[in-house]
Amino acid sequence: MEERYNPQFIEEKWGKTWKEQGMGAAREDSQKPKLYVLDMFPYPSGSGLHVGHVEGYAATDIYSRYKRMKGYNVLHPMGWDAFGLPAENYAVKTGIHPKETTEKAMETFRKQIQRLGLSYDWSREIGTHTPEYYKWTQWFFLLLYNNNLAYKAKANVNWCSSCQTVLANEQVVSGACERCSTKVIQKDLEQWFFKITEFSDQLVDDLEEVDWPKSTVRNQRNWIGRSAGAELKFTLSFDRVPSRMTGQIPKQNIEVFTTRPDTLFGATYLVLAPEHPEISNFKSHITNREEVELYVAKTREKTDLERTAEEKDKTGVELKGVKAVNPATKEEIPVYIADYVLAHYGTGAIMAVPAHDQRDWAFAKKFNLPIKQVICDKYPQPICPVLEEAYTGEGHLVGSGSFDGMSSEEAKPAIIKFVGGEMKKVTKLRDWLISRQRYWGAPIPIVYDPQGNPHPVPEQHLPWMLPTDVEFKPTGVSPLAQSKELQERTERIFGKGWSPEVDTMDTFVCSSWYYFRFADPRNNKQFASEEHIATWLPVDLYVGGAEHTVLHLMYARFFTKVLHKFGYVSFKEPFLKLRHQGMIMAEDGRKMSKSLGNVVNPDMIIEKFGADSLRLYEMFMGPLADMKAWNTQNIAGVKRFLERTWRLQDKVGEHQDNAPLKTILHQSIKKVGEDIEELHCNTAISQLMMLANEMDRRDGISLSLYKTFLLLLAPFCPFIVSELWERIGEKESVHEQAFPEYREELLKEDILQIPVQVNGKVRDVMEVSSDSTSDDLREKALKNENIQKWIEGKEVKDIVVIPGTLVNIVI
RNA sequence: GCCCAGGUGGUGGAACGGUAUACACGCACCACUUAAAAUGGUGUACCGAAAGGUUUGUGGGUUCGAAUCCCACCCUGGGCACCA
Repeated sequence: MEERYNPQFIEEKWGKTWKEQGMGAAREDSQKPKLYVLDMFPYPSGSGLHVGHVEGYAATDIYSRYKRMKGYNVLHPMGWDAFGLPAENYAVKTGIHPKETTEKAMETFRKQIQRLGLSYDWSREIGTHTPEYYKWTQWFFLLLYNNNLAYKAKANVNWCSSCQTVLANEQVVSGACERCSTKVIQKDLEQWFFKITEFSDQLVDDLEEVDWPKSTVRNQRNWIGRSAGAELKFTLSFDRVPSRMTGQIPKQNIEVFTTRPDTLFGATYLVLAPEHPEISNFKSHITNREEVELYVAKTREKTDLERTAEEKDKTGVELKGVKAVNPATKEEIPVYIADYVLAHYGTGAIMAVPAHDQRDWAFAKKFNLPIKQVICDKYPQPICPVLEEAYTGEGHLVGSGSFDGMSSEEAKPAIIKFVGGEMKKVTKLRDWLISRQRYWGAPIPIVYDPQGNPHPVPEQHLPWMLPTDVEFKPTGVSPLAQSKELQERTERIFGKGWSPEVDTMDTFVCSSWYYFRFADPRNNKQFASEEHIATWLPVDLYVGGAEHTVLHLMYARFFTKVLHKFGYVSFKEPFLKLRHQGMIMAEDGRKMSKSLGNVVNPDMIIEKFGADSLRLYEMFMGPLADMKAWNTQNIAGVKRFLERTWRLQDKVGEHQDNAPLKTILHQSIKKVGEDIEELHCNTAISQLMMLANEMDRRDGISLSLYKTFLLLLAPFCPFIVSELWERIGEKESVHEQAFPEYREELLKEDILQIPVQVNGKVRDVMEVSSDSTSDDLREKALKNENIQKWIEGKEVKDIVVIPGTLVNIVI
């Protein structure tokens, strides 16, 4: 008897060996086909690795190891999304520099990841906070800036007056600051934007080419929210001529966006967003100006959250002295401003059709505006539901002049043509606000001349260094504004009176291109060379949580499209295949959180059970994408399996394996390989358990069968398998062996258990040889005693025989 | 409200038109042991003494045969949400 399975000893031994050998390194000179397997790189938080990280990383590690054994040259890197808020907040509290806490956390993460035996190529490790990295983040900013895809504009942002800082939307919880619960106000600030909307069509259309979870594709589409409609022109007229300058009543046009041009005849008023820019052009014609200004001011104070929190209760103000003409009916209709119309969507103005839009209906009811039905579901009998609620479906037109009787579908283009409108596609997507009034991020490489005009920092001055002479107390201005060094640097390079941009970039910018950097992580001339990009990209498999990926995936896709547009890359989508790992909940079914004290620390599990057990357990929990609850007790099962595996070495010798065992082996080779391809590790593991159980039942097993078993297990539990492999005298690493191939002819069992059904119910199971024909089966089934009992005296109407599977007798 | 995913033993789950409950956890009993741990064995959906019957959220449908496909409803989780 060998000594007992001792994971701690084995894992330390092999961990050391692999570190020395640089296991996992991707080869640049390989003739093998490439494969890029990527995890969403983590934010190195102070609390260390989470068991949720382990799940995704174990899955990609198994996949990577399997693919290496299958003859691929695999790039499987790891790095750090190192800029970010928690480290900076911690610095505000303690005064410890974020760089220090971040790098300490990275160190912890790295150690934890290495303990798990994950085969990352550590020679390619990157951190987004290093000047070598953010130099290229800044280069991307300049690429966008120089191509008119980055611009500065005034924006209405969330502001916490207590923390003296801008908040991201996610940091605003029911209208208040997440940290201090102060009510968040809206503030107009000059902000930098990336023109992601320029790519909205591609961002929708190219989703066709990717192999992603359906729901993720849906979410992307939903977020972009493209809808097709029409822009229609309404002409405003004014009651009163305000100046003596001309005798003419001025005209003004307002464009509205609608997806229902078929309802134009039912447009009984017009609504502009309170922020609509055109209003200032005809302000002087408005007779109730004060009331209007008050409403606009009130709207501006509200956060988006408040505006939507007020549910469907509609507010608004009529612009008195202003009328619009419905271009179809030529009737004069009133004009309102109301905050249910959003300035940033469509044209910021709508034609209100209360009969056929629920929001317009509610507004019309409240303000006593006419509701005119122009669509009915069956022509010519009009339904008349519009007194109770809007009829929002399509149908046939009524009350629409010469268009009466047309279907909505026909009427849409006809009416657009009739009033000279235009087809338009519109999206919900807004440009990406990337300015952050924060310290711990990549500085925006912009300087201002003495007149305040922005200029890009020339490439030769990149990286535009993040200064260190700042304090982390919130003051209402970006921390970089305190830096003497940054100011002096700016004036030294650009001249007296010049000043630096003091905002930093959203960390999502850093993570929008990191997958390129892994291809060529030490390049100091380019973000990555053309050859290296050609060698490795696009990413073949990308794995990460589903929670926060709408934005990350969108931004990363946007960056790739920019690079494509300017000829840096030949592909349009960065991530060909995407899979999510589900969230791992605590044992109590709730989210793991420090405050609930239910967090499972992977280190403790490794100490108690070993890293192989932890990997195996997490993979055995269930389907990768499902949400799962942690259960420490269940680790015993996989640990027992490993102990059984360990003991199998005593059974190896000069043995002949019988046919059933060989069959199970070959079935396992097939199943394990196919399951790993699909990341169905849970079923692959149960197959390996069955195989081990079968082997354990024999008095002895052959060396070759044992070796095949180890090769199948190698991707899942690299430590124990390495040790067992060495113990049978193998010198070369098990992870560099070819994955076993199954033999088709050995998959089939010689003797089969064939169920015989009567009317679909199983009445007996026959043992037959696998080469039995349909006729054999039919005959045998009818002769079967148990079956006789059931069919006696009844007429057999049909016999369905599926060879090798079942017989069903229909009576 | 809209969109997406999903409801299977005491528990995690497997099967995804062909023997429902593989694999594991837990539990019970047995063996080994002075004893315990560890390990191994046997059993374990429900009702029934048995024959047999019932069972994949609920109700219908298609089929020789449905957890699987179709329709309606209920519930859970996720995303979006005044987007004209």
